[in-house]
Amino acid sequence: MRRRCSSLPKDAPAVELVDMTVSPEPLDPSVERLARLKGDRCKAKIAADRLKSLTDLIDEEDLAAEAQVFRAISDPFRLSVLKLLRDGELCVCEIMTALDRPQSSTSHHLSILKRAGLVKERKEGKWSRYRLADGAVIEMMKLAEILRLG
Amino acid sequence: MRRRCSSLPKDAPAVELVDMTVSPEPLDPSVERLARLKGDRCKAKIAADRLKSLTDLIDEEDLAAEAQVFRAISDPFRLSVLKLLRDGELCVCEIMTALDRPQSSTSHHLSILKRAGLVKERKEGKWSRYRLADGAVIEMMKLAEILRLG
DNA sequence: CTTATATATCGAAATGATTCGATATGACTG
DNA sequence: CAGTCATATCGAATCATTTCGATATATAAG
Repeated sequence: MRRRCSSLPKDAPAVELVDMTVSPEPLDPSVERLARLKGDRCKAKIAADRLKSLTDLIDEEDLAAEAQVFRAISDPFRLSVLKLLRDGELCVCEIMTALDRPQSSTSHHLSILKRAGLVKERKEGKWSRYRLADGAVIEMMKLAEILRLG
Repeated sequence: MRRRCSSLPKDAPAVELVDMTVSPEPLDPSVERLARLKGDRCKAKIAADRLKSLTDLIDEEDLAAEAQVFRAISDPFRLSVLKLLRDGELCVCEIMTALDRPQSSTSHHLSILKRAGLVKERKEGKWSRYRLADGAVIEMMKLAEILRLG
C-alpha cells in the first residue's frame, strides 16, 4: 500500500491514489520540480506549502513601496545629500554648493528623496529647506556601514 | 574700518583687506553664492566652512560601496528574495519556484545580492544554498517598513 | 511693474539595469 | 563516458535612470 504524508489524517477517505502519493489533486508543475529535488514527494509537498505560505505573506504593493525607499538611497549623490542632512536642515542652494552639482540635478534628486519619504521640505519665502524625515534614515545608513564592513 | 569675522583673533595682522571683508585669499566662487544668500559675508564664510567640513567627512569610496548595498535591495524581486530568506536557507531552485521566475533571472539577482554582501552562498554538491549574510539585513527591511508608514 | 534670485520642471542624450532564452559549467548517476 | 540536473554566464532587446542645459514658476527687492 502507498504511504501518504504523515501530516494528513490517518483516517482520511481512501480516494483513488492512482499515481499521486501525496494528494488527490495533481501537484502544481513548479512543485513537481521540488518533488524531484527532494526525492520524496511528501517532503516536496511540505516544502512547497511552506514556500507558498511565505510568498503569500509578501504583499506586492508593500514590496514596491519598500523597494522605492531603497532605490531612493541607492544613488551616491542622494546618499551624500542624506549624510549632509544628518547635521541639520539645508536649502537647495547650500546642498548644490557643498556637493558641487548643477541646480537642476540637485533639485531633481531632492524630489526623489521627498517622494520616497526620506526627507521633508519646508518652504520659507523663496527658499526650500530640506531635512531628514525620520531617525530611521540615519539608522539605515549605519546599517549599510555595518554591512559594508562585515 | 572694515569688520572681520568674530571667529578670527582680534589681534590678527592687518593684511590688506581691499574688498575682502572676511579673509585675505579670494573666496571660492561657490562660496560667493552663499555670501549673497546669507547677506553677510562673515556668516557666509562660517556656513561655507561648515559645509566643507561636512563634505570632507564623506569618503567617495565608502559612498559608492554603501550606495551599492541599497541598490541591491532596491529591486522588488531581490527584496522579495531577502524576505523569503528571513525564514532560512534556500537553494536557487526553491527561490525560482516560490517566486515564479526564470532560473537565469533568479541566479543573476542572487549574484547581485551576494556581491553587495547581503547574502552568503554555500555550495553543496550541485546545489547553491543562499542565506542572509547578517541580521542587519532584517533590520534594514524593518526600517523601510517604518519609513513606508511614517 | 521690472529685475534678480531660488527652485522646479522639461527635454533629450548618454548611460545603466532588467529580462529571458540560449548556452556553458560543473556535479552526480547510470 | 554519456546523460541529467542545478546553477552560472552570455547576449540582445527592452526599459529606466541619470545628467545638465534651457525654460518655467514663484518670491522678494527696487
